[in-house]
Amino acid sequence: MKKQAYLNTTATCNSRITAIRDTMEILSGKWKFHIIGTLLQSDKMRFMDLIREVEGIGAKMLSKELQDLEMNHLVSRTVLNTKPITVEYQITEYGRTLEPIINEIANWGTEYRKSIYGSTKQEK
Amino acid sequence: MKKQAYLNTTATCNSRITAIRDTMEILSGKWKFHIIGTLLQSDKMRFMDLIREVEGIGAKMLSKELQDLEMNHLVSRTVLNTKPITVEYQITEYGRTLEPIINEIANWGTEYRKSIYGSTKQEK
DNA sequence: ACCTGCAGTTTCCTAAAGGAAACCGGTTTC
DNA sequence: GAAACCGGTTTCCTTTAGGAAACTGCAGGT
Repeated sequence: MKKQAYLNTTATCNSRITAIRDTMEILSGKWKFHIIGTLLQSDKMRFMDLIREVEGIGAKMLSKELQDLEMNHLVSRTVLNTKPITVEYQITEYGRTLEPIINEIANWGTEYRKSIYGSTKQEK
Repeated sequence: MKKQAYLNTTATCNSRITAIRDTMEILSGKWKFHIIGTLLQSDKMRFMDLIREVEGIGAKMLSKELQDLEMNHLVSRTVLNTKPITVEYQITEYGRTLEPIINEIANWGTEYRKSIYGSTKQEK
């Protein structure tokens, strides 16, 4: 008789899994957290500012990631009609709701470092 | 004169960014959150159980992801010397410290769904 | 004997992510 | 007038992630 074990099939479990997948899809890729983290503390930055602040990112990636974030209403893009044209990126109110997640992640990472380099350092 | 703008160069900023990167490297990939989420609610599962519960994952991926998680001390692997050999995977105490992150992510995802399908549904 | 389950590993392949460099049209500064 | 800044896009290429299927070796059931 074939086994079919089901544990993750309650409605609550399933919607939880879906919720996690949704969030991670929106925040996927190498740069999203980094970009959002930067915008969270700066409020209003231009494209070239971001290139400089988000260390290592290239124009293509930044452009693409910002478009993704804009589509999901996490970041707003405003074109100012100044002389050589400037564009301002800013985290939206909705984007700010990501702050708790980012804080938890940053905290955990900090503790992780401590547990590796601090203490007895017996584990890899 | 070349621009060099530095904003993210304070010690606090930098360690925050590093912390985020650390965490996300450990939890990278399509399956880690899903596996951890499942183990968080089940405590002690065998390989084939996980294959069944983590919908869609293949043996190769599961095996690889579990190794990663074990290396980072988030999951423990215990071989029982039973007849055809059974292996138990279990989240470690340390792995449990990820619970707040996962909860935040799950909550955010849930709210996100609501904001799309609920309300006026005027935005894509 | 044969099938099934356990816990994986190995091989082969495709798709997606990401990076480097060139290019665009325009403007201001040296 | 040469170089730099602005905000990107386009092209080309490499690397990585991920999946499907086959295989391993052993034990218990029928």
